[in-house]
Amino acid sequence: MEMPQTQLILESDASESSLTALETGVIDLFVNGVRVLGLPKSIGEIYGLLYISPEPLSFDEILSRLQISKGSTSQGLKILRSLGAVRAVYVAGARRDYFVAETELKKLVGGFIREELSPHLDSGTERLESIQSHLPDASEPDAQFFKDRVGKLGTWHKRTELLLPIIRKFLT
Amino acid sequence: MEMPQTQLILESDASESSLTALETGVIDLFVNGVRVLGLPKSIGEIYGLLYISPEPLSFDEILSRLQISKGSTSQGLKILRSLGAVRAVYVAGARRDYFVAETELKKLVGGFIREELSPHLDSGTERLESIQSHLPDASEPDAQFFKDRVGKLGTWHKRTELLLPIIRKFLT
DNA sequence: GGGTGAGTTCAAGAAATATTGAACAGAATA
DNA sequence: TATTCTGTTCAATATTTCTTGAACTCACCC
Repeated sequence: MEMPQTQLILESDASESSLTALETGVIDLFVNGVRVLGLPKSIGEIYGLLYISPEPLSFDEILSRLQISKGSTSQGLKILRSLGAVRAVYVAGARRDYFVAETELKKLVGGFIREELSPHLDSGTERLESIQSHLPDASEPDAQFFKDRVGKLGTWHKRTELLLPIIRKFLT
Repeated sequence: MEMPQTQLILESDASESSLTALETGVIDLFVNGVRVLGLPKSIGEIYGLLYISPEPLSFDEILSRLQISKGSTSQGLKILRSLGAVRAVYVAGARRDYFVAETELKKLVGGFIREELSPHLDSGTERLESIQSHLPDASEPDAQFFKDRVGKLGTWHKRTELLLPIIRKFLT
């Protein structure tokens, strides 16, 4: 709802974490981006940092540069991986995992549709069926109105299902 | 002196509000729908009720059938009107306002894009400009990498701007 | 086995959002 | 003008969602 123009301000005692202005700007952009998508801020921070990082980053580097907790880092990376937005890469002789951002828009959009939108559409299908079973008998007053409106819901639903592949294709 | 017959009006519990199964189902669908869009539940409830109502409903009818507060009702209707999803209709000789749902998908999508998405895209434009101003000098190591990634952000942004009209058109 | 490094889990606390209701404002009646 | 009817505003409260950090698991090394 609302749009709090959050400007990511660098902590003043940030002597420690020190993100560059470029990094801060990119992270800020993604933090605001994921907001629109309904994802938590930490997801945007992590993705933003990886996006603008020339090298793969380890779990600890992410955590300490962003100054977020282990829990958020772990949870955030998990979700980003499930979205296909972040990938673990092999680094020779390293024990830890290293992560890089996936930057193919098609893949990002595909992951978001698969993980976040499609499940909702599916639950919508069930709800719609339930609604249809509650349509009043044709003899009831307004029966036609109800039938029309419920029918329109079905049309919207189908249209939305058709729209998703189009979006994916367009963003290729 | 006669005491007025004080009828204890038992207000509250479902005996009073009683939504039909059909209404409940439709409201449920919209409540879950607006969730995906990042709008509050009450918005979904109000729109759902109006959507499946054969007659325009007054402020008080909405409030009492949904059992939500005056504040939520007022605020919800305000937002729905700003989105173009609800319209006040004239009812002869009535003092109150009466409301109906707008059911043209194109209009709904257009309103959402205009009110919720475009402002974010605009703020993205500003943020992008700020980022570009922080690109390191070409002599810096990784300068090309940064330039590429920031360039890609610009491409994504433009593509998204192009996508919105396509979505609107498709959902006509 | 015992110790250490790396990451996950999840209950509790913090932060962000939504809802409520009482005070208010304006318009239509009386 | 006073009164009632309608709806709005907004500070306080409730609810939801995110983040934290301590306890835990698992794998590796000594």
